[in-house]
Amino acid sequence: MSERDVERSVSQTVRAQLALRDMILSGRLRPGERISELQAVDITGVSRTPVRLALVRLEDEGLLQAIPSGGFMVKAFTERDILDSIELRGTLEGLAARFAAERGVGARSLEPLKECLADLDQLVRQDPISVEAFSAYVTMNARFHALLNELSASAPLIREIDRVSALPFASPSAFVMAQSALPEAHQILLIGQDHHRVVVDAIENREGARAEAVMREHSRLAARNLRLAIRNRTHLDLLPALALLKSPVE
Amino acid sequence: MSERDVERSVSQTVRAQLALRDMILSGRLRPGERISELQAVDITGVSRTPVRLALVRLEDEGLLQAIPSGGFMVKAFTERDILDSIELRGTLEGLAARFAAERGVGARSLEPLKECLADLDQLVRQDPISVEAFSAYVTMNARFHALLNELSASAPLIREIDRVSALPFASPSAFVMAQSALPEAHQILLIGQDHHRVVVDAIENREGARAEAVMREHSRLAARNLRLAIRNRTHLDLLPALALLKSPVE
DNA sequence: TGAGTGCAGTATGTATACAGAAAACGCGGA
DNA sequence: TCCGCGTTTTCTGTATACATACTGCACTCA
Repeated sequence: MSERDVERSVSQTVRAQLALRDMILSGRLRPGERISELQAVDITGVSRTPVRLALVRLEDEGLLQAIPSGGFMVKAFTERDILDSIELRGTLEGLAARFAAERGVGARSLEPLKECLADLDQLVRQDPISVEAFSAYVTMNARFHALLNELSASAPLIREIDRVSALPFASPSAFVMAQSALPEAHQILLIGQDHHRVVVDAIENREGARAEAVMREHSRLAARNLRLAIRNRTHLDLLPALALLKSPVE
Repeated sequence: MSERDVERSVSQTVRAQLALRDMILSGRLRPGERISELQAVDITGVSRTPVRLALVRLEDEGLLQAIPSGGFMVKAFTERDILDSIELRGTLEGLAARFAAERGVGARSLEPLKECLADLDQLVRQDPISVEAFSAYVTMNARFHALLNELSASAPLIREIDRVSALPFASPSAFVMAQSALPEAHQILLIGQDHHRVVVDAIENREGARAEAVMREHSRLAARNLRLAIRNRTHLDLLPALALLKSPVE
């Protein structure tokens, strides 16, 4: 589908949602700033009805906050909020891994996960790793996590994981690109990939506690990446999510 | 505020949301049933704009499901979904308790929780427990859980806990009333109250792992209640949430 | 007889007009 | 100069009209 087709086929609501999200994540709308419907109409070019729907959607996506007297403002996050959200995701993914392990998954449903694991191995093996490989890693990593979550076979859980991961700084791949600029980059990637390997092994052997613990620790890698990237102040431009911080680090 | 004042002051959107939620939870709208906007307009008496907003809100509350081609249907849950949601809540509350324990809370902020604990003790001490006491327990229990979650001092976490607990069958007090009809009622209440005591103790002593484990187990009490109530088929009318089950037990 | 097509009815998506409430602004007085 | 109050403007909440997409049914043709 060409871009023009997309523009034609996608609903005005979705279009407004995308445009507004982009404005927020790029920092053109500052945290704490009130965003009026009329202003949103100007930005997006669609009428108030779909704009309003988009605002509601962005609210429960977590990017906006409702003002008691009506209207919305851009939500402001602290560094602690971000770290907590990562821990939260890790906890949920840990639960998913434990469910998968305890309930047992057939060899067939484990197959796609193992293929994904092998693909990731291919990418990680390079030294040094190209930027393209990093980019491919991000895609494949997201796929791995999605497959893993599905193995829990728990719709309510998957729903919550998706919700938490929708926050731009809490997704499994949020800081991989930023990490690419770090000297420890390759090392961190190798460790992360080992986590992947271990969790698959644990699920296969029905070791629920192990699977859970590893996925929790896995998420803490993202937390470490974030802290490293902020401290080193290297390539902060690779961390668009930081535009949401109450007091910007830059 | 009198009921008429509420009707006057509350927005049409909220009114529609309440009316529709009531229809769903009472089973007058069946799981899987499509619910058109026009139908919702008839039910609620407000116009399409607020009705549509209410439908969107109910969707991310988890009671409705979006149909790909447009519109919404009442979501259907399996017994497994319900049990998973309870485990999910337990996991999140466990994380909250661990945060509280690890980060440390001052004696002053622990005070309201301890008062709440004492109040619950008063209620539980009765034997046999009156229906009024059960009802009071539900209220006080909800307060205890809310206070506990706040001790985590983590806005993202509290947000998710509130969201999960909004599901009518996943809240901490969902099955307490049903439990009141069980012969094991008093016993179960005493055990639950002991969990409460232990988690406060663990937080006070900064025992994060213990606090987390206890809150997880605490949620499993709700799961046991649910299973008992369903098996015994006693007072299923006290379990309005069962109207959401794909294949009703009754 | 079965499958496909066209039409009617109905649903949702969108734009816009209007009313009421909140906020911003300026003016006057202490 | 600062505070309070009234006015004006702007914003949100709501209703409704219109356009478009979808669904279901009947009819036709192979």
